[in-house]
Amino acid sequence: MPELPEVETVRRRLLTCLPGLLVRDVLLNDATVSEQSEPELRALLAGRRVTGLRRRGKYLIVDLGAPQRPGRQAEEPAAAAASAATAVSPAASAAPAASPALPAASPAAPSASPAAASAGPTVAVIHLRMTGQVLFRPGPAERPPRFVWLLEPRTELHFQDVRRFGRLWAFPPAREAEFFAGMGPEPFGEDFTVEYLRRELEGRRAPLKSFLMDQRRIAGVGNIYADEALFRARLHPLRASGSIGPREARRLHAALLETLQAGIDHEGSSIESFVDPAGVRGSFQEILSVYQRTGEPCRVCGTTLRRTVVGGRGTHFCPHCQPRRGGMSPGSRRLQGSETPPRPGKTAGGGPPAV
DNA sequence: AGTGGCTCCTGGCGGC
DNA sequence: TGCCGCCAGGAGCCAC
Repeated sequence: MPELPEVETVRRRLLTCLPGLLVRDVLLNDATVSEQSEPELRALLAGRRVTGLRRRGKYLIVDLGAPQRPGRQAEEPAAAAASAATAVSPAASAAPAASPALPAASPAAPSASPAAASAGPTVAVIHLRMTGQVLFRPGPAERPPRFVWLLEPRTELHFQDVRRFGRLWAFPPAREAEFFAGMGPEPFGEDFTVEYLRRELEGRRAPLKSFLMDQRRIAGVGNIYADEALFRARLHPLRASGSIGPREARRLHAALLETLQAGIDHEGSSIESFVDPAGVRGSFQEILSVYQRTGEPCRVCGTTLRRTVVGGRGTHFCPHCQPRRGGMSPGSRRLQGSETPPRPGKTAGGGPPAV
């Protein structure tokens, strides 16, 4: 599951190959990948050079320059599309019709008009969600990519995404602030201080785990790194956010940064399907302390790790290292003492049961 | 306002 | 062996 470290890994890998390349054309094989149509995306992306790669939370941002030789755009991409549709994926044209219940895509999805946007630079924003993979110069694939960027010099960027939750947007830079409005600070940014964390925690009844995963509070933290950070901070995931004291907040702040940095250093966690744009797996999953280790012994104290559900998400913790003192969130009362026992063989339930 | 629960989507797994 | 149904999860949306 791509979270901040995985998206950062993708960004760093793409930095070595994507900037300077020209996007010749954009092909949508799956209309549901974007709320914008293929022609609309083409108008915003094709004929432009990649000028930069950034990340905001779990979003990957590709900066594109103003269109080059605008006069030629109309004919060239169409020809490229025709050749690529067969070369890339025979099933490309069999894209499903747009779902009637097209999921709304973004916090504040700006609908860019192609005509208005085609003159200046643009940004493309990609969210990998659960299983999205950005692959540079990919080999043959089992399934057609959900979208393809044809690049010059001749190569391709593919977006593979088994569960089809990933999304693509394109708009002028002026709309970026609106798009990301409401998203919390970057963990490695200046705004994410211990003071900020304390202020945000204060008075909240939601469980700590839910707080950490709320993108409005902190950008980029998902299920894996929330569980790992809470273990590192020795805080129970069901503690009420508002019950966290100053020292605990400092510990949580440090643990978050350390955990995310460790994820980046290990080039992400490849638990389900994460690979970087070169198809390389990360290694953070090899040093996980609690995530998906239900029933295994804690690496610190040997206690059998447990699993519960917080905010509908599988949550893994050590009952000894992460004690419950300090006040629980209201909804957690009924869960006390009822964490699910280890479930052998279950995908996300963790490993084999402890004897 | 804040919070929990449902929804999307698919592969993998358990159970019959 | 083969089929059915459940489960995982990021984030938008809705109800309470």
